[in-house]
Amino acid sequence: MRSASDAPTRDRIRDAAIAAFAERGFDAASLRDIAQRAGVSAALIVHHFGSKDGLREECDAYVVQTLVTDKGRIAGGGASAMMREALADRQRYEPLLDYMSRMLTSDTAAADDLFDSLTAATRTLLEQQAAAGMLRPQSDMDVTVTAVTLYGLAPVLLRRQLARSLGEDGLTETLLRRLTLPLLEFYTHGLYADDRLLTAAHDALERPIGPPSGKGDNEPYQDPDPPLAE
Amino acid sequence: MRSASDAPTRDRIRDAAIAAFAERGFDAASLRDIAQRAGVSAALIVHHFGSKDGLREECDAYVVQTLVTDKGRIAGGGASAMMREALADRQRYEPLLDYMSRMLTSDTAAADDLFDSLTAATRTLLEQQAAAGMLRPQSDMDVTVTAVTLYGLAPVLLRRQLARSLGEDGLTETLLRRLTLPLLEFYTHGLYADDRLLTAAHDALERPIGPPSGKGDNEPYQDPDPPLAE
DNA sequence: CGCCGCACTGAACAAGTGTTTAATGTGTTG
DNA sequence: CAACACATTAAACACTTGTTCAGTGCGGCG
Repeated sequence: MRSASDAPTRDRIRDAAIAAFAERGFDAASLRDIAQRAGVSAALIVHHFGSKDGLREECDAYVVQTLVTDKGRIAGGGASAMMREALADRQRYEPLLDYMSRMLTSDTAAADDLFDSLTAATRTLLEQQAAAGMLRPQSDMDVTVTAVTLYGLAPVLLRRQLARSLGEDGLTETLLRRLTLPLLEFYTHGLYADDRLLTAAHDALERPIGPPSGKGDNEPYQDPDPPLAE
Repeated sequence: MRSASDAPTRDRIRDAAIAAFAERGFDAASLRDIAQRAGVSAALIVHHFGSKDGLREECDAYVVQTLVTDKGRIAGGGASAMMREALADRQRYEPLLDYMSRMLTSDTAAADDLFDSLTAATRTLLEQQAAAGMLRPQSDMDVTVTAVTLYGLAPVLLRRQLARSLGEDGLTETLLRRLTLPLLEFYTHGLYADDRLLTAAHDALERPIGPPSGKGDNEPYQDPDPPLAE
């Protein structure tokens, strides 16, 4: 009796909820808001999903499955392949990516599951490449796997800033094309021309504690990401 | 009008708000909640800041200034130096980092400002290093700068997953020490042992459009982050 | 037919929200 | 002292929230 595409009501509600949560966040998206998008009453949502939290759980599960399991979409491709897929069908995947971003920065069990799946996919990929002799030897493979996963996710989480910063409008194909070579270069040769920073850090880590003797502060002790300044 | 003597209370409210927003998110943190943390009434917050949005704006501005401007903290160090600083005084900076994460994934003008400042700091750092002959030639410096900024931010935004994935409890010093060498190695030599993927992508980008002729899908066209599978 | 089950609804509810109002204290100033 | 300014508050207000309730209508089945 429901008009338009006879898509089962439950699914319509779920999709509307995913869109609303992705767009405005879980707290800001109200049941009445979602209900209106789905063309139903708020009460019906509760009737079907028990509560707003129940709805959220179902959305979480659906997004995780769609992104990770379904059709083995990223089974062999890591976060990168996911993005490529997503780009191919932007209309359909955009809400999912937005939802995923919100998810990964929340602390729910579903978020942990999703991240673990992504990590596992990345690990599989890297292990294949290692077996093919494509990878340089890694001193701590777990760290490498996690880092590659993080780096693959960063452009999705920060897509707004990424696009704005490079003068594009969202994760357009043009933008991704522009990223390809520089990033792949980075993954292939690194950023630095020599071992200076690396050996400095290596030495600094040998010495147990205490600021180094030498000049300014060439490499106190630890050092997160883009290595360090002066 | 507003004398400097009423600063303490205002500051206490602001700090409580930052903590609450960081912990629970802007929507979920109520004025009464913040008021209780600061030991005042909800009405006083409105009296001082006009509205909840006014309070938010002031928090945004304060966080941006503290992280970016104040004491030229990251002026020469990029996102990395910021993290190092933050680690040195975790108690004090943790709420700021949490707040920053929330900010960067929201779309407010303050978030854009913050990201631009971080990008500018990264650019300065990289240009210094380039001048010192430490950097490999970059085909698109803007992309490199943005990417390095993104990669420096990723461990902060996803610190929960990063820590959990490596069996640590938050961004501890142990964890950062463990990250140092692998990441610096990555920044120095890259991940891959040869140019295979790079040249493949390079060739693929030459060809204007259309799926490649050959076998499966060795390198259709673009390719986001960790290069790709099979 | 009558009855059940169920998708579905509008209205009501209690709790919580940001904000307003009126009032109280307290310090400074003329 | 009185007069004012202002930080501060409890209480009330208007509104939104998630959820409950009491139904309505419709399809299948005896």
